[in-house]
Amino acid sequence: MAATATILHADLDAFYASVEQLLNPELRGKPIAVGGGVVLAASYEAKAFGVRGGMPGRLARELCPGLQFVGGHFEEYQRLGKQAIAVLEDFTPLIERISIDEAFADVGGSVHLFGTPGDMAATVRRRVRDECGLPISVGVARTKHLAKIASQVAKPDGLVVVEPESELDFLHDLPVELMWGVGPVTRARLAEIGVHTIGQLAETPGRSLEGLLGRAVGGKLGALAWNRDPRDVETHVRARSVGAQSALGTRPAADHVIGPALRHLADRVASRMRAKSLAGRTITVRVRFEDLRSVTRSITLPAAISATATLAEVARDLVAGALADHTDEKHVSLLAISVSHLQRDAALQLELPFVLGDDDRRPGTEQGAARWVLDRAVDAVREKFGRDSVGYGSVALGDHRSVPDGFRELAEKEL
DNA sequence: TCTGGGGTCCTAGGACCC
DNA sequence: TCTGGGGTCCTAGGACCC
Repeated sequence: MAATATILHADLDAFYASVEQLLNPELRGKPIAVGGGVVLAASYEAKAFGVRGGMPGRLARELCPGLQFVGGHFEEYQRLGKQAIAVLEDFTPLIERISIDEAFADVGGSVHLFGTPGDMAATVRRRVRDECGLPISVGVARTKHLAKIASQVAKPDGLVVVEPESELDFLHDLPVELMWGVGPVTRARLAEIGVHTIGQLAETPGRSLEGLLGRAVGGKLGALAWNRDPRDVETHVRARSVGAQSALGTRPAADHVIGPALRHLADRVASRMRAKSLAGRTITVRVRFEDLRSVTRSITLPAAISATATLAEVARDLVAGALADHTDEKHVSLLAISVSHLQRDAALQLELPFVLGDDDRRPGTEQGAARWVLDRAVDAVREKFGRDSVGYGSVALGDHRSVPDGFRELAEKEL
């Protein structure tokens, strides 16, 4: 473990909202929110009124009467996010990008070239401001976790360097919810035993933490609070699952609703898997009922699949099973499909001679081959003419969606 | 505050194997 | 036949992150 603070965490401030203010000067200095039905991002002016990401639009308007909603320039988010990360890449190849607007960088090997990590962080901030027109906060510390806390403390538009010898002082009075992994539930549990700050957490015996929060969370929090947090910057992390979900408002739990919605979701998931040459063995569906309680059902198949029709069939069976267990529920409010146990390339199976013909969903069977050909044809047409040129339109989901398609596409893009 | 869409990781019980 | 221990996989649920 490095003895000096060489990990940077760089985090663009109120990213989508900042981009909108960059593109349209009239929005600068004003409370704005990207989104509509739901707030995807809020400017700092809006945050001052309590507006937060994920909040229903109606509530946001109540909190902030002057709030202006703006549509999203999703291609610009993609472009500017990439450009900002590219600035970091000028200092080190050791970059771990964790979302469209934040990344870790380990600059330990670049000190002889560019000066101290603090110097580099200051340069990154200035260059992102000059070259992208965007505010970015940077935290610098000995570990990823500390660097991330430092960047949160630095916000908005700031820089915080935590030298190893001042780590304990830095953490002592910070609220526990700044720690990675402490959400509303854990925060409330800690509050019950009188723990509100990281300093108080550090004074709590590890055994009581594990008793309260479970082994993993308790152990992790203890390790961080006592400053043993070794994780390295990982430059490539591969996906473990591919999924899609859709909120439906309140619809009857009937075939004419479930069928088309699942086919649409299966299409989204399967086509993305094929685009990445992936197939998966475990299919999971989630059904959320009217009262927002949700259940999941999953099955692990003997072989990985990536055909749209096959995924839709498996999902339909799973949802039917879930509904059969909850016959009292007459309405659904959300459906989701996710595929995990991913492996590389179902196409490989097609090219082999097939002797495993006992399951008609397998690629080797006549039906499996037909599906493979159809899927590839649809993929190819979309490649040329766009996603909506063929296939299951979003019509299947009705008019209840509060998130623009552009955001979904952004969310599913490779970073 | 009752709410989107994309994910990750952990837990716990049961099945099954050696 | 009334009984150990460890490991792995599967399933369902939950907390959390951006």
